[in-house]
Amino acid sequence: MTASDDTPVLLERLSRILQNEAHAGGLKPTQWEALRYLARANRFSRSPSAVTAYLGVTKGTVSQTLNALERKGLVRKRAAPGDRRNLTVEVTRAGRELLARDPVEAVSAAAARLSAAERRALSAALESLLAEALRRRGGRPFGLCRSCRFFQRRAKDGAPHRCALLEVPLSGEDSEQICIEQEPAGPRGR
Amino acid sequence: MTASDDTPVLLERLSRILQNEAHAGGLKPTQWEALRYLARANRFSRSPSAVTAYLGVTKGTVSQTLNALERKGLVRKRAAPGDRRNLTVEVTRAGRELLARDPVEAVSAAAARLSAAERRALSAALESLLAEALRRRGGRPFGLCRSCRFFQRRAKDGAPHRCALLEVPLSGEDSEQICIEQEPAGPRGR
DNA sequence: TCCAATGGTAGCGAGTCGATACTATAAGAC
DNA sequence: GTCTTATAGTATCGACTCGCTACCATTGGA
Repeated sequence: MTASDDTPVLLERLSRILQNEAHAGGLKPTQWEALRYLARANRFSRSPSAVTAYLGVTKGTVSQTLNALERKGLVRKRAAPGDRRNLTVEVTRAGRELLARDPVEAVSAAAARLSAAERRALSAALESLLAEALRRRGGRPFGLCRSCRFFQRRAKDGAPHRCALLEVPLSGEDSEQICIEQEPAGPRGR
Repeated sequence: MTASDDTPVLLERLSRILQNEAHAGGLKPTQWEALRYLARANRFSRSPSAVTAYLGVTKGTVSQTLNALERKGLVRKRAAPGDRRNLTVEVTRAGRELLARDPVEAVSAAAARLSAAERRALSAALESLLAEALRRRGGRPFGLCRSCRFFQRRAKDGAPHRCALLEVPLSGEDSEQICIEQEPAGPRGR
């Protein structure tokens, strides 16, 4: 009888455990998430404001969080080319080393022990819940560059791909990262 | 290539959204969770220490959280019968009314829009991840009373059921609530 | 009777996070 | 070209979380 809608409760408990787990390694949960994001974001998406949009918190919090990460030597802020209001945040070597010991890996490991079918079902369902939640609060999806409707695959010359929105060439590495401008391609658009 | 293990990332983002959502209604995320738990816990499981075990935080945090909820008139602490160190925390009428406007309901609604098969798959997978996470950190499952190995269903006289661990009679209502002592029954016992 | 275990509180310090106010740069209006 | 408005980011405040340590009261054995 209650079996049909215990999803929120499970999700909530799992969230809390993830949250508690994330107090390890000297970083706070939000700091971990910002660091993780920065390591996976492409060069157009490494600004403080992108982190703000991704985490869904205020600019003030992000500013403090990035300051804390910088004090610990895990990231470095630099002026971005072009608009002088923009900053680019780079994850340092120390930051990447810390990420290799990410406490969330424990959940990854648990997820890896599910069967392939279970994992697919879980991913799909989570994705749908997430999309719904994002839509409700007007957030951006922050998907991978290569799955974007502006992504143009090219086989010739040095820069293999291209972004039709920003009109810049994209490396193979770029295309595997998270982009703040991403808009899903394909039939299930919107 | 990355498609197989994006579960942790999805989970993490969904967690964060839940977390942010939970700042609504004048309560903080932890306060919501404590209130939700207390409303669903049976009479053996409404103590500060049970909340501590459920949330996986320290006694100090729970003490403050319950004080905050009490100041807002949402719960009431009372001495428990028996051991005079124990307290029982009751959710007040105002607390129950607030729970009816729980922001997590939004996720429930989204979950309800999944197909039955998707929902079942999601539940099962989450349950398995949760069980794994709990096992790893030595936590209790906090399952429903009626699914406990100590639960004895009885059809006769006034008190229909019975707890073989605490050796007390159980009402139908008791058996539908969360119990701190619960140990899963059935073949997947371990 | 002593002592360890248990249930709970109190206070500290680092951090989160919404809110507000602020600075600097950019870009369009006229 | 100046004005205005928007955008990127910082700084500060206050309420709260949460790990930690210290502490008090009660309980239940040795």
